[in-house]
Amino acid sequence: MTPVVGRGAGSPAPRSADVARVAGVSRKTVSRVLNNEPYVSDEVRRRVLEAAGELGYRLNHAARALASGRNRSIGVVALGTAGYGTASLLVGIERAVRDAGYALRVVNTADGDPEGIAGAVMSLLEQGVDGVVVSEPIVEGEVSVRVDVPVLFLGAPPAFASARTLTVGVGAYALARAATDHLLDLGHTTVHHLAGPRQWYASKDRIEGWRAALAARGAHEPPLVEGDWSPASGYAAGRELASDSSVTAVFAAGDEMAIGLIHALREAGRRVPEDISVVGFDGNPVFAYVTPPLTTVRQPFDAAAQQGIRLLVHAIEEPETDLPPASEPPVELVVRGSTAPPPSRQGQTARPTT
Amino acid sequence: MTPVVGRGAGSPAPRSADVARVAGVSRKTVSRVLNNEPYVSDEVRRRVLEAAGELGYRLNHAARALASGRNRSIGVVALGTAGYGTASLLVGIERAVRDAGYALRVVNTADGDPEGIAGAVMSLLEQGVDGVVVSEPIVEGEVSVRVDVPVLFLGAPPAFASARTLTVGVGAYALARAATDHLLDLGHTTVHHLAGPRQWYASKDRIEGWRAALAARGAHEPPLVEGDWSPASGYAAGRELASDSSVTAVFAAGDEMAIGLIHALREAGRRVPEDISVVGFDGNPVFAYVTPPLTTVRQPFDAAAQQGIRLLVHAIEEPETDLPPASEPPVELVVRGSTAPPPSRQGQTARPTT
DNA sequence: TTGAAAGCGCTAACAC
DNA sequence: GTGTTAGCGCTTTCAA
Repeated sequence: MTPVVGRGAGSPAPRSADVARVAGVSRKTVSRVLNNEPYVSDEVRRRVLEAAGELGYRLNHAARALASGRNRSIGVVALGTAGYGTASLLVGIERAVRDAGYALRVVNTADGDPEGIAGAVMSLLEQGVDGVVVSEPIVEGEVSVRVDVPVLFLGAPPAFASARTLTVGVGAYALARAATDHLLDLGHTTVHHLAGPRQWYASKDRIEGWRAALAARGAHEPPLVEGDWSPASGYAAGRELASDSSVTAVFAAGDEMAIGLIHALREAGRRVPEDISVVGFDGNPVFAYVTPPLTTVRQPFDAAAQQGIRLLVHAIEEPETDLPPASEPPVELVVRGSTAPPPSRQGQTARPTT
Repeated sequence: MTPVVGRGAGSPAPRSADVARVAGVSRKTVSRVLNNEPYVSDEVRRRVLEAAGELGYRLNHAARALASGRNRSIGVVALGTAGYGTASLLVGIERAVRDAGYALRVVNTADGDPEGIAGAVMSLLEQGVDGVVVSEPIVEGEVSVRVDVPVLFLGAPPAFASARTLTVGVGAYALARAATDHLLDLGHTTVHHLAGPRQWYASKDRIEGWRAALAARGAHEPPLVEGDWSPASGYAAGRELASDSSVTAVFAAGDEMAIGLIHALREAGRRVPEDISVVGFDGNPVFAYVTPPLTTVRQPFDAAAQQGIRLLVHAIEEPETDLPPASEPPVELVVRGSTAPPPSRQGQTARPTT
């Protein structure tokens, strides 16, 4: 066993008064040192730190929060599913929050009912968070909570009233356009879209980007197919689409749906990408290793989380001054093996964008 | 816009004293009602609840924690990666913690250095959590922190000293055995193992299960190949293994590594499962839709999280009484298309287990 | 069944 | 630079 640091379970936890006594200073001075406040001599600072170390002193956040009214904690309403996207975003958020010197409280909502979001926010507020993050996957639906701390909506427009509301997108619209344009550039007459559930903001952005890309080329807009993000729903959509011989290109709103889709297509005897091209959405690296490797667009989860938290912390700490509007992260198209020119133009050169 | 509930930003937040005044009772009585304590008449209880509702009162957790010494919160040390496994476990933990009426604080550690774990636990302790969960993916290495709250190790043996230590496994050993046995049952002479990083407990359990299965059949134990959980590392291992014509079966310690592995194998002209069978580990449903569909074992993330949190909460709330030891969850082998009898026995019936 | 007073451990405001 | 005093909003005695 390793030598352990810290007091045994017997003696009571040391308080700041104990540190003060040992260091021969007042409680306030200890507080100053612990909070990195100015106007403390280096000598005293050193003594206090040493005393704290000796005693195994640990600051009591609850007491600090009560006295100061600030918690240095941020709450996040996440989605109760374990997808690559959600998880990546959460990891990014955690990192950014930690780097900013805040603690993270997490509450999940079941597959995004508005009730759940309201309840989740309430519970976060009770916990005294200084700010709230509502992460991308959020349903449409009005929520009746009024919160008095800043709220960051990551990847979705504000869903409820708040004193200060921030929004940071992941650039889904531009990504969807890029995905669709890629297919169009390859020479496909039009592109079908396998969308996420209608109620999700995440779906809407992608639909709009797809639609805009089509419109810009004067391409016909085929009817939308709707999935629920799961590979199974992609598979179901694929069975449907496979029977329509006019389909040569599909843009799926999620990598996993794209995988299910491709599977159904191939089962039905349609080759990918020779007969039908498929583009996914997310950028999970594992799909570079399936057959065919999936062409996709990469969502800038980390960049979005970082930027969003920076804004949120700014709103918490300096409510007065404004921060410049968030810059959209670059669009990243990852071309792999699931896309090719349509059968009619096989072997020809792709038509370049203007 | 929807009608909003709650006070505006103008007036100060109501305190329990305000509720007491409106309800015409003492502060202590309000406290009793809010904590569901006995000895309050139904009439008074109703009045208090009504007053709280009217005022939009929200209990202050920091004050409660300070006064009572209990936080009703649990901290989890998670891994800073966004894999399916980690994310599933975290979601399961969140749900279980929430169901138990606790709040969740999350701290990630960078790819699992002991320093990071110690720091993460410290920061959780400062936040005043009543219990800590160190989730499965944890490195070997002694950590010198002494904590005075119960600690749950999910999927790994204790990594440091604590007043009360709990351990709940995900049954990785049994799952690894089942995966290996499945391959052996199919008639393979032996099974290669693509392991996770040596320092991870998660890797060790799987290695031991694999080893035990081999030993039980008197099968030769081929040298271990080591990856880092990533599909890229699986791919690298696959290129290596493909050149060895004696390899007919591989058990990979993670689904993603298995996918990379299969890709390399097929690129090298080895068919899966005809020439080489591959079994993964985790159970991510999306891999049912790749070619070939991946045979794998499902990790019981939810069950483990639920059971673990139940134990932890018990340890927090009733330190005296013991809970019966946790029961191992059932082993679930998901047989899909990536496994078959070895080339030499193709077309024959698989040898059944005793 | 209810209430009054005394803190929980820290920071804020002001003095020195 | 440093110390003093007074709470933050709740729960805990203990008394009624």
